[in-house]
Amino acid sequence: MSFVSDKVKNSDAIEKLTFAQKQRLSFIDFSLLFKGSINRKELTEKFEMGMANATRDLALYRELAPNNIDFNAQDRTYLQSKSFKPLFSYNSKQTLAKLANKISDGFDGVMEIPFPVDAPNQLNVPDIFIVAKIVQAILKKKPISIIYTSLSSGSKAREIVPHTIVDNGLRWHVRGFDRNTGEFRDFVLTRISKVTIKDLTVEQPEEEINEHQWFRMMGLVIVPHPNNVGYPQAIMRDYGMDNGVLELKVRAELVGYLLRRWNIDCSKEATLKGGEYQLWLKNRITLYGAENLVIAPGYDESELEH
Amino acid sequence: MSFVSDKVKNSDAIEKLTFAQKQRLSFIDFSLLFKGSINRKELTEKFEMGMANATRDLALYRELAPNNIDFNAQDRTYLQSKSFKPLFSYNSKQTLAKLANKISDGFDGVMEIPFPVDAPNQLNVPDIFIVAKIVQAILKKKPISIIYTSLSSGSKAREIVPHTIVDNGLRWHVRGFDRNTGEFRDFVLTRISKVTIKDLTVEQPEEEINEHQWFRMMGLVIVPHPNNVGYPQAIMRDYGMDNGVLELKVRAELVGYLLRRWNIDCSKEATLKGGEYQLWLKNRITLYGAENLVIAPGYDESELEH
DNA sequence: GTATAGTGTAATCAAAATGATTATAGTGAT
DNA sequence: ATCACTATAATCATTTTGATTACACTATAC
Repeated sequence: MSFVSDKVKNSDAIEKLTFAQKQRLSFIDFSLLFKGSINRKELTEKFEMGMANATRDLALYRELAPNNIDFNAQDRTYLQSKSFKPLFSYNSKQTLAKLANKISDGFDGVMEIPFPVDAPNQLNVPDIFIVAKIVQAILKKKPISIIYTSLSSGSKAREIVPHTIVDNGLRWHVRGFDRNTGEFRDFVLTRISKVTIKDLTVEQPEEEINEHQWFRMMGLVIVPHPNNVGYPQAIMRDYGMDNGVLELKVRAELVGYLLRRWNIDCSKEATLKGGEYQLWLKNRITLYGAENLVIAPGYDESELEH
Repeated sequence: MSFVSDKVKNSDAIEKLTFAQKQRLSFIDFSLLFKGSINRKELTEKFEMGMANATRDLALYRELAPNNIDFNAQDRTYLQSKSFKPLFSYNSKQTLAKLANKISDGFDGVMEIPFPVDAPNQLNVPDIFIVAKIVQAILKKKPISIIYTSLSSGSKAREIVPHTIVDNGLRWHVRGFDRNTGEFRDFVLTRISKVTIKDLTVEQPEEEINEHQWFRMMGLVIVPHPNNVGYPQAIMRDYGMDNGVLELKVRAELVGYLLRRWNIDCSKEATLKGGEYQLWLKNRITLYGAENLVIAPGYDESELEH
């Protein structure tokens, strides 16, 4: 992108600024990019600072990016100019997550930006204090004991050695070694109550994150569905495909969730019907040996040619 | 929660602090909550500040929350004490989004916290510069012209009056009035290229966000699936159900997406089979008249008793 | 046209936060 | 015991920020 050169050009000057100043300049940049405007009052309220300082910040921003701002005397707002190039760079995924969840920079709870972004309800929201304890246990490599309510056997105590928390798009779970069964398993976070971190360190090496499935990355080759899609070009755009093919490396453990979430037809001859199946897994042979594939749309292991 | 009282007790002292100081205290709090520890170096690196100031901040945090921290002289780290109560409050959804997307506070691009949280790939990521232009158009109530590649008819120019951006969990789209067809429609963001904001304001009132479907909220009554679930208690925990029932108000326009995303069986007698259907819509009569229901699992309009 | 309120710039000085330095102390490795 | 590292705490210099003032511009009400 062309703004990279601007960024490099000014990066020295930006680097020399205070963290707080960079943060405020970044907020100005972000507001110009997504709202198209900013005024002094928004700055003073957001950062709880005086007018004088906000004026200085705006002057500083204009000094660093003179062509980014037009001042509109009528509304007394600073507008994104036609030649605007962002002064900072933005990670797409993170930025979208911020917009979707109304996260503004700064610390929690301070002034959320009212963007016109909506989402159907999030239904399965785990308790962040449960999440916090499990994150800690993972970082410290400690086992935990939990009370777990499973779909099949009801509530009982279990002892597990967790290694990763996974947001599969539908629910959050923690993956870890289950000492009751001696296997690695997924535990849905909303079904966990009463987490206790054990002070003992993990002694058996087989309990640590060395599981085959976790480190095995599978290569998926995904193409627009050959039978359900009229204009494959639209699908190629959607998924950023090069030459009509999307190639992904995915953890073997997560492949099933990915295939289900994105409705990827895994049948041998792309035989699933319905507009929701816009993608087809071209190299289904790659799935051989993966667990967790009952949830993959159209996948039938017996059809696998070996 | 009990920490509310602590929060109230100290809120005066916290309020008086600088924004930057609050931010740093909040980072200490967040680190203690989710990592269980923090040390001075992490603070100095995160906020690009001197050691002296980091020491002062840690002292200040201990002053405000004396029972939250244990100092471990061996590792020279501050540890979450057993009596730890968060000094700040946390919004669950936002906090989880931060963890899942590795968003730390502060401005973009600065030091991401390495938490053990993973997610299967996000496949459908729109261009944030496209998003930015549309957000601006919405905020300014301006029409836009776009090049749109549809699944059925390929690429062509359209003129729309957008009113909301929606993340439906599977893809992002923008809802707005389509001047070509004279109806409100959804446009998938990844299929949009070349957004141009028209300088004219929207003149016809019927183009503005007054559509019936958008403001109509539907009341859904959702229960654990009566046939597919062994331990309904687990499902009740998952979705935070009171008395075994989850009641939601959802925009009529978004109901279809929600029902599909969460695999909610909409059949009359809960007849869909399969472990993925853990929920059943008890009051399917509510769906009468909603659009966009072809994607609702098991929904057959002809079965509706009027 | 003329006040008035609101918002902005710019300069000045005071107050507060921060950086740099120094002395001191505890821990772990060698 | 020595060394490297990290932390506290106090001091003073530097920088940032807040408050005040004078001034300019625009929209609104009269």
